[in-house]
Amino acid sequence: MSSKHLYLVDGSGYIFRAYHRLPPLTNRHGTPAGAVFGFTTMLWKLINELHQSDGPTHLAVILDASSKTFRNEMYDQYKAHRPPPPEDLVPQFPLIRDAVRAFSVPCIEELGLEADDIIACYSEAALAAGWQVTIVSSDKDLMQLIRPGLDLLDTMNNRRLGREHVLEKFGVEPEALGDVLALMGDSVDNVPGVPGVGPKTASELIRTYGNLETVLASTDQIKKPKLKQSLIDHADNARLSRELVRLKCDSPLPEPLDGLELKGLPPEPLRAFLEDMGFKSLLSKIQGDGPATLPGGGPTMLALAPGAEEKPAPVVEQVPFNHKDYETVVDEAALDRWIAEGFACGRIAVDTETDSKDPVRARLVGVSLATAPGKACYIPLAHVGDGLLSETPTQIPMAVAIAKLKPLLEAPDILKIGQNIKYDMVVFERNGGIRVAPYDDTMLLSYDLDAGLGGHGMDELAKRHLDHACIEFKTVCGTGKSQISFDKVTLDVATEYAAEDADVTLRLWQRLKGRLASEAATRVYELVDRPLVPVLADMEMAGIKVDREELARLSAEFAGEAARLEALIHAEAGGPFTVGSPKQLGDILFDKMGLKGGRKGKTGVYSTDVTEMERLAGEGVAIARLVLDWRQITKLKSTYTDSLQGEINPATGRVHTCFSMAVAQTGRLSSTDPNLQNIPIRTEHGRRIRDAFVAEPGKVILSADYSQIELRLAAHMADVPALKDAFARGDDIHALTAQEVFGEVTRDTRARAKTINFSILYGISAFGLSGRLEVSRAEAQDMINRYFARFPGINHYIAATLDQVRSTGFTTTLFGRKTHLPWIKSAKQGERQSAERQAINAPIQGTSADIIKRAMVRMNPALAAAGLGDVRMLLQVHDELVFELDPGQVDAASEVIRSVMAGAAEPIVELSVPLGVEIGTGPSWGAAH
DNA sequence: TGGTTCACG
DNA sequence: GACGTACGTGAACCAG
Repeated sequence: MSSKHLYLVDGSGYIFRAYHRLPPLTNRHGTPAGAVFGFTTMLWKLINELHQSDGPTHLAVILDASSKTFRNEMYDQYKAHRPPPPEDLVPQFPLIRDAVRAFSVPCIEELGLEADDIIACYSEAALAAGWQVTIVSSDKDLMQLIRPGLDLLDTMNNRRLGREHVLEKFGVEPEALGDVLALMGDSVDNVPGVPGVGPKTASELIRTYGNLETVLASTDQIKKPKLKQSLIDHADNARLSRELVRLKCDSPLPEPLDGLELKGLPPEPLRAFLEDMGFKSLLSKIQGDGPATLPGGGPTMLALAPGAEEKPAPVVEQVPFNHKDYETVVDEAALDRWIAEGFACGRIAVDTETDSKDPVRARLVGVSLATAPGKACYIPLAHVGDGLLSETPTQIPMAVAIAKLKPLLEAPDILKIGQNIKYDMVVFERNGGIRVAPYDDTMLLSYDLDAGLGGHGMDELAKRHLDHACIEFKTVCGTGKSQISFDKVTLDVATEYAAEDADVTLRLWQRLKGRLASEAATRVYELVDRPLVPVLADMEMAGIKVDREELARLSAEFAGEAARLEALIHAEAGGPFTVGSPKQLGDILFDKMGLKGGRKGKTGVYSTDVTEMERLAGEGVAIARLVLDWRQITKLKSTYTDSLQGEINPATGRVHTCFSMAVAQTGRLSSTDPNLQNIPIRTEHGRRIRDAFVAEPGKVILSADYSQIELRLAAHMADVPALKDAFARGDDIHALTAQEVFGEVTRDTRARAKTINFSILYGISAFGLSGRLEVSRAEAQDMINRYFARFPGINHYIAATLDQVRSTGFTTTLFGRKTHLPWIKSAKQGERQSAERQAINAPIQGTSADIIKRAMVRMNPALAAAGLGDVRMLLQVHDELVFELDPGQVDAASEVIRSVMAGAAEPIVELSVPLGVEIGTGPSWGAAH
């Protein structure tokens, strides 16, 4: 007798039952997780029963891959009236897939088949092989499969359902159940059945006449006139229903039976998942060394055989890239086919092609879609001929395509997958009013999994994960002066390039998504980075108004000032030269004028940077001060007052930056085209540029910034009582440091203390500090020693952080964001030390980034809830958020903004220091500070 | 294209 | 005893 026992979990059915049975639990992130919890508990319990009599030796979770199946071809009304899943259940579906992966259990879904059919196929195969089968479900359709060797397990009521159960409930043998179900119909699935026939009648009819066909053939014997007529009138419906409830058991198995073997339970992915979800009660079961149990469960299989912790390689289809297989979609029927395919698959990769890298200017040129590896298309929409050789090709009209794509891109049950999907969101919103949702972003998946291990652009990811070299943009559009916009690319070339992007995106998603849970990145992805995408898209589209005339006035003024300074510099130098050339300046200063100074760097040029020039200026060298002033003025002019005028979008009259989400190694955003995160403020000249960032007429600018957030986080993370108490009291933290390190608080010691505090955040060295404070190394070392003595905890934080990065290769923020630092093991001292300093800084800078991102994600809903829906968030500058609003909204908005920002860490992280938020308002950004 | 400098947090 | 020396960005400019 075979001892093999296959358990098939009806995942979809279970999810719904768990959802309705359990109270609306939320996990530690405030995300609904009741169904996930029920599911996780059930799966755990099942796995625990491995090696018990009647316990599973093989296990798989079966899910519905799509809402459309072969039954829809039989009957287009099948499941047509089924309401969409409840709103708080939808986000739990992906988490349940994560749970299955965390258990290292196969998760099987197949296009065009319902979970029930897949279960039937596996049951058939397993029984044929002499195995026992248990289906974890209490679905009546699945009860058709009951026979010797196969039963159902109803985990909700903890009972096994066999032949007796079917007899009791339906009055017939399981083999006849399909006929009963066909007569009954099913209002939920919209199986028609025969009107007026319920379970009782159906059962009696089958018992009396044997099967459906004999019932339909024997209507003349039926006494009740209404029933008789109904059976006659709806015989066809009954036959259709019979086919609809029949389970398809002859499809090939997506995974061979042996692939479902249940091995132990690798604890790490599971631990990561449970921690991530905050399932403390379950987590406590796997902590400690003793055999863990669940209430009512047996011992877990956490004690693994040696080597068993090796994670099996994820099963990902390896389909070769064949660009000729991509389809160019130029007629509506083909588009309809692709859209239907997207609905059937449940998820689809999407990419847009446009005529500009700037999404706020870009016009949509085409859309590419991918539904499976190698299966992708390009839908050209605005391609034109080149005016010489080619003519404008026939394409689907833009409005028609948009109208057809919109339902797919906005369908709440269809996942849209993009690479840097923020770009596509902005393009779709502006070119068709489409709000893409729900979505995944492969760039962000990579960023949250692999920050520090390389870039996250598609070409690089394709190389790294798929060993595939993408067609480069420049080979399609050229480069430099001869570059053409994408709408001039011929359709065949455009299709190969664009469809490949969607294809690659889908394949990357398959590789990356499954790693989230097992590598503990779900939290930061789902609760921080992914939800931030539409928030940033809105900010980019909103832009900020700048006063062009004011910038022009400043440019003219700075030009005059620069010319004046340049003349003075040339006079001092004894002749004209290019002041902006560090090489020429160095030669003038240190060779021609004979000033003291040293060579620096490999290139052999003299250093003329700000510290060197300040040193000379301090020694009374007149030209040094003039050069510094000249540099500041020309910098401000070229980078800001000149360039910014050209960045004003003619259509909106505003400046629209682009926020990059996957550049900074620590989790911070960055800003480009133009960079609005480095607008001057520190000098008087610079501040005037910030004054040119103004509110629209009738509005005001509000700026809210975290006060000393990184130092507060350091106090919390390093657990420094003196610092935490000072922050709790609202003391001047630099004065406190001055008191502790120098014994007195003066203007000078406070300034030095401030420098020391920053040094700590950056990974201090005595040499570096000595340079900045202009004291000897010994004195600097002395200050550091006193700092560590007065603030115990800092030392320990540094040591513990370095320990962690050396053993795991990455640091983590309080929210679990990773920064990988592979150089930590470098043989070169310099590289290694650099990585060590990064390791000390990354958790602090990264936690700060996580917190403000969470504030941003929560901001618009909070404002809307307070009736402040038209307050617009415009910019983020690392610890500052900038808004534009009506003057009358300032007081109410300030309170909402303050409370969202101050509470942004909660409830995931409870900080032992308060987060201070300072708010200012005014007609301009400069005035709001 | 790489190096240098400097604007911001 | 020598080594190299503060974290994270982006943009403009010069020079090869």
